[in-house]
Amino acid sequence: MSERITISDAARHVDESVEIAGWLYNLRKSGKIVFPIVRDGTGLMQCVALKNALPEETFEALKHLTQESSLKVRGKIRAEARAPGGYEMDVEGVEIIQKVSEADPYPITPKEHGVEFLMDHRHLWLRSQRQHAIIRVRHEVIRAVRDYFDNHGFTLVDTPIFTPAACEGTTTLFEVNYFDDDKAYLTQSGQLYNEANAMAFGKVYCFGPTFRAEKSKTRRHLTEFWMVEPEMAYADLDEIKRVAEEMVVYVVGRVLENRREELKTLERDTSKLEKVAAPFPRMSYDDAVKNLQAHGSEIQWGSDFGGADETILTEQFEKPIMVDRFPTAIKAFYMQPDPERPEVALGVDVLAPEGYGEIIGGGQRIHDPELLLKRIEEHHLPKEAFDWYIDLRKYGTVPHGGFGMGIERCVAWVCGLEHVRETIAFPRMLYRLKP
RNA sequence: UCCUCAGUAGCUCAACGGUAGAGCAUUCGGCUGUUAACCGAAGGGUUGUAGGUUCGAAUCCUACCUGAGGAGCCA
Repeated sequence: MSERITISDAARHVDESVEIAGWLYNLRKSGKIVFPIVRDGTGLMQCVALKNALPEETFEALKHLTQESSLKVRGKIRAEARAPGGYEMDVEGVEIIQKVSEADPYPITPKEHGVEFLMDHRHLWLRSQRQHAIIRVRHEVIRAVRDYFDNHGFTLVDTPIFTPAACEGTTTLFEVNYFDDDKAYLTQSGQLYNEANAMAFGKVYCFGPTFRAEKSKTRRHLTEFWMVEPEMAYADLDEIKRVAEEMVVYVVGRVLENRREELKTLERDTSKLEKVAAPFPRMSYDDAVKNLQAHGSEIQWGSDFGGADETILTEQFEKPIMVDRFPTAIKAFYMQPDPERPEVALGVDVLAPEGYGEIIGGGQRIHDPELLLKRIEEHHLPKEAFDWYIDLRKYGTVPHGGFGMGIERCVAWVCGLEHVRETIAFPRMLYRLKP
């Protein structure tokens, strides 16, 4: 019996008779020779089956096999320049697990398909090379993020998905029933809980799904997306910016190091990623507004950037840029005002280059109990819902802060994608909940 | 919620108001080195839905449905 190997390991089994188990990716035939291409999740293997080297029924079965049929192939591995992966298998035997019916063939052919069709078949689309590459880059991004924080003294403390109250405006939260007529909401950020965790552990991070019921229908929005959020006690804005910068550089470096093949499959221009090094350009909101106006934007001081504004700003640089000190009025209630200019807040956004926009938002949180209470009132928030949050400022309050990075936007940028919908296996979007 | 565009074969798309077509996929046949193989043949259609204009509608008009891109919205 032949040893079972994965296709990615083929190089170590040259001239051996082995078995691979997978699915038929494509089949080309030319009379008395057929070339089944098998995928097993780790790579593609071009097999070669000759009519006069195999039993009649084996050859005929292979010749008529349909796309995505499951099968095991036994054969000898050989280095072959003409084969897609550089190695080829001379078929000695085949076991067909399931032949896909000709009456209902695999719908995703090697030709072009539209967005709607592919999204309806997302559960099958994941089998194609491009999607495979994206998901593997995503995996590397997530691993790198975790490694970065794990290696820099952060403790992983995950925050709840169900939350009892709306922290900032109920319109963007998904409401769910929570026993006996109570309402709960799906979290849109772990930040408030992160602050409690930071007061307990010093430096913490959480990583999990977040939910936003915004009716946004753009290439940058999902209703369910994954976010990593570090939070640090005794950290000021400069420290928060330094950590964000260092983490982004590390993550991009790890993808370049370990996912070259995938980036090549995606036809990503890696020279653009090679330029992602510290220090990132830093710019105040004030200067950003002046810059935008000089480039023809209608933006006025006091309003947030539009999508076009982000593009104008980021196209001037080859690296991500950090914009800080936004007007306090357009930021969340907990954002620490600049002591020297209370009209601006000590927050920072990191904008990815090439028009990918905001991938990180964060800043310093209010640590003064009086100011926090004032802000809760000004924002007409229910004080009783924030009792525990206010407690954090009563028992040994310290300056602190952190940020959140959206994984899907980060992956879309690293992969150079048109839309974030491809960066997660089963995207949840406005008007799309299936499959 | 608003704006723009689009819905024709399983898929990607053609078809000036006048006989609905091609490539891929599927089936059959041919080919011993194919690279989204190639060559030949076959099957495959209530043109998103409902109305309207017209001798005649895939094509023009109205409404609705679905999708896409964008705006608004969005630590």
